[in-house]
Amino acid sequence: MYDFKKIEEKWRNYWQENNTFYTDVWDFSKPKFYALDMFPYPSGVGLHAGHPEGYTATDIVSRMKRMQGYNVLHPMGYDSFGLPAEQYAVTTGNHPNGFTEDNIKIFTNQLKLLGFDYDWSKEVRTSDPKFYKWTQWIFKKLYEDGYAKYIDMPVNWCEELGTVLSNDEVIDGKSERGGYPVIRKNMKQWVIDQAAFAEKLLEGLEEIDWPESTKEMQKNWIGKSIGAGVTFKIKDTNKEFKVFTTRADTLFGATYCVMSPEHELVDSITSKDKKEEVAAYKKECAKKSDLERTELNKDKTGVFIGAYAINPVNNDEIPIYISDYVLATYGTGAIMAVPAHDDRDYEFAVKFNIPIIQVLEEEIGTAKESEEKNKAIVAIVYDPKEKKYLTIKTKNNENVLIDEIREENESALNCALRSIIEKTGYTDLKLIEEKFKISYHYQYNKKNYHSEVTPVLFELQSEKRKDSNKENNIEWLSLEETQKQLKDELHIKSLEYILNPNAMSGDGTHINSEFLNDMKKQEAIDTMISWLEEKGVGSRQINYRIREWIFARQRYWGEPMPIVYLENGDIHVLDDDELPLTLPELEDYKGHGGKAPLENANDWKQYNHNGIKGVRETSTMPGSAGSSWYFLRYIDPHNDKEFADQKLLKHWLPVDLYIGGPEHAVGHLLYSRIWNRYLYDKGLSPVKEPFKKLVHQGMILGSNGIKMGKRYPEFVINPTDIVNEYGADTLRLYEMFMGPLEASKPWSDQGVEGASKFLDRIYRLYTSGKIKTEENKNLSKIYNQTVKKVTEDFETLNFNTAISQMMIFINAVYKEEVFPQEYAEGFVKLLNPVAPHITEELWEKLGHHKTIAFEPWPTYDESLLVEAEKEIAVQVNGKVRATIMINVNDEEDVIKEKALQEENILRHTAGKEIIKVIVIKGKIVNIVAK
RNA sequence: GCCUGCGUGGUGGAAUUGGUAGACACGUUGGACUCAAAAUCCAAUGGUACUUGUACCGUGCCGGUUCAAGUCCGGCCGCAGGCACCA
Repeated sequence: MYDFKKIEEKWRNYWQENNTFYTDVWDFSKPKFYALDMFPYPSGVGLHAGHPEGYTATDIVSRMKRMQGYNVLHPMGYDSFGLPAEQYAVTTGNHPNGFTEDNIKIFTNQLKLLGFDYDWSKEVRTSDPKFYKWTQWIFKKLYEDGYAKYIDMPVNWCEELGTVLSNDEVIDGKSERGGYPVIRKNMKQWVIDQAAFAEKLLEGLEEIDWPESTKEMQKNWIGKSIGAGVTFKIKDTNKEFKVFTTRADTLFGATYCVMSPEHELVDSITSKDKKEEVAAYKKECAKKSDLERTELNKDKTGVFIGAYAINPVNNDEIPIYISDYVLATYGTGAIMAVPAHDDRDYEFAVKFNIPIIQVLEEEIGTAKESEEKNKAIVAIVYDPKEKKYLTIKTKNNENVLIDEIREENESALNCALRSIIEKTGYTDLKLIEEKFKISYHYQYNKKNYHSEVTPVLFELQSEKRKDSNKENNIEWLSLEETQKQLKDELHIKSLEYILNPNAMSGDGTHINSEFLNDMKKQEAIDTMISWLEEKGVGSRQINYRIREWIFARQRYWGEPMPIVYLENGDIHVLDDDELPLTLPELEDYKGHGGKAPLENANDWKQYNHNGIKGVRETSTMPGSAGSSWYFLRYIDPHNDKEFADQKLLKHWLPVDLYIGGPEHAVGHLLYSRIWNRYLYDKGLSPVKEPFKKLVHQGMILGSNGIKMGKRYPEFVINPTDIVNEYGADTLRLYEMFMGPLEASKPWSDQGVEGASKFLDRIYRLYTSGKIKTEENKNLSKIYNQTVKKVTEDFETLNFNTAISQMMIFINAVYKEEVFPQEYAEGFVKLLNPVAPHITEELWEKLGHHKTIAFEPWPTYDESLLVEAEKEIAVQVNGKVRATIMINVNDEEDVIKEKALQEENILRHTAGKEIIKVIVIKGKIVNIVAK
């Protein structure tokens, strides 16, 4: 085994002493490449197995780009504000800075052991005042431009952590860290208005090369919905309220309204006799934490408040309810409810016995000219004892449900009963429900009909029958059998309606809707909105789900807010020359009674500047503040005049490749886009989108296939152990060879062995004396193929297949006596990005005295990739029966002839007629024979 | 429930744009070297059958398009991640 310890240490020192990877950011003579890793939080436990994966990927690309002549920026730093350091401070009474620095040292040493080409002179730390000065400065700008605000709002409050949390820090009503319960509470809060950027953020997604799933997540998070605001007057008052709806077309089906319990009008419009009930319900809701609200959402609750709204389209008086299924924080906090066409409203209406008016009919078949109209039913009879459905067997041996055309003035119910008795004889039936009508177009005896069909459900009460000679054609089937047997679309749809306790929320044709009748959904929406605008009772409106980003935490270890509350009640933001506002040392780092720890800093809190007195804000910024812009600072990390020089930003942005875990899909990656977009709008960032290409590395699982973690400590892999046992090159090679970068994949100790063996094999080959300054034609094709494949695969981040190609090449070289110097050098360059230490050593052994890092990337000769002769497959009826050697220039008929002469082909075509011979040049021959 | 992605040997995974499924690696088996072992090198390795060359089967399941489907289309099943009363 080669002495990886000695070699790796030698080259680690070489790179450090020679400043090999220092990037001169002012050198604009070469094209730039900015490769970025998501910087880690320096926790006490050091790197885990997943870190080297993403970091090696960017390292490979940045090393290749450097060799291809780019000026590469590949920096690293630390997201060093955070909870573990805070807890350390609370328990020991020491300032968290020392703890943080110790951890950073451990991290840095581990990262250096792995041989990454980071330019450490560019390192940033979010907890460094020189860095957070500019975090505060950007916040200040956001405040001055009205994007950062101090408002009263409901927040996610976590009692155990003693702080407010943002939505993405709350999972299932529990805190992301620690899993403590989170409740809603009204508090005065510093927030950033994210919704103001919603449209720009959505537009930006169009132009970036990101995983589709991440873009989709951000889209959902932003949650744009286009609809209408509609004003409802309240009966017997001069008050009115507005609702938001995406289904303005269903206004004629609105049979009640719902306000959230927190709606400002509720108290003033509740009727006297309902006051008590309403107050009780409101109290109940206020008590509920978010957890309870989501856990109990199965069952709808609410109360009628005794007031009525006037539906603006038909002046109908409809009752107003309050219910916690309407959220105070979305839209206007009030809705119009259309139970026929909204699942939630349907559930509520059924429970509270509110009328359901259908205003759209689903369409089966297509409308034809001169249709005759009629009404009909589909009757479904269910036997609850046997759990079976009644069907009729037709002459064609098909099972159908009972259908019937209604006579004039006959109700659906009567028609259904009549038909069941006539066709089956059963008489003891109980009506369960009539479901939504279906618009059915059909042809019968060459005439076109348009039928309005009502599905009706009955339960069989007893076996009583009027007439039993129908015995032969009826059949009781289980639900599964019924669904399998039914062929008629109308019957299938009718059964589906009856089975599902849902509203009809799809598209259809309008009914019961005056001027909207016969229109489809979208046309009706547009028509209705125009109508509302004309009458002045509504307008087109867009809503976003994205809320304010709560930008303050009641914690110590974060950026202090540059905010002072003055004696006169004004808010003062610190002047530029007062920044950075640094954290004071404290006696006591614990917040008491939900107060921020900085409340304990009595001297620091008091503000007195040029005779102006006030008290400082004691909350600090959230963890994601610094990480929202750190990638800008790397470009010019020591600048104390501005957050980065504009000329440098212009040259280096956007980030060309950003790799990090998918867990940041909506948090960090959205916040960063917001901050950058804000700076772009102000002319302080040159690009709309900061990260041109984003890739998420998959998780590395334990060898048991389960996520590494505290649950199965025996399966946790520490990368430093692997480096000690096998070397950094082996670890890097193995992690890149495991599988596709984005996939989650289990660790395998034997896989590591394999990677180690491959490097050994290479080392032996290079020290075997086979390398000669001679040619070896046997290797020219495979060498050129390898250069091409590796280059392309590195570019597209398919490292596993690049490595497999390198293995194929080495296997081929082992079979040869002569390994030409030229190829040996080229191969070392190809391998260098993956295994930088051993390749530097081999490069030296090949007679070079300078680092390989800037050597030109190997090129390949396209003409050497194609061979004169090629083996292709010959198929008979799609099955491979032989392979033949062909000349690349062979004409089709030559190939055809060759194929037809093959012994095995003759055997398979014997006695058959050859119908067609398909020859795909250079690929395959397929003979169709019968 | 909705959105996104994924289902290929004993294992991790390859497979161009529809054109010889299983590259490469691990594991296993056999051989060489060795007093022996390790390491290394060589060979075999999807399943079944026999005569060792060939046949049949084979990319979650069912169906379709095509000369040809892991790949495209329709319908299921399963797994992973995300969202979840957003009107």
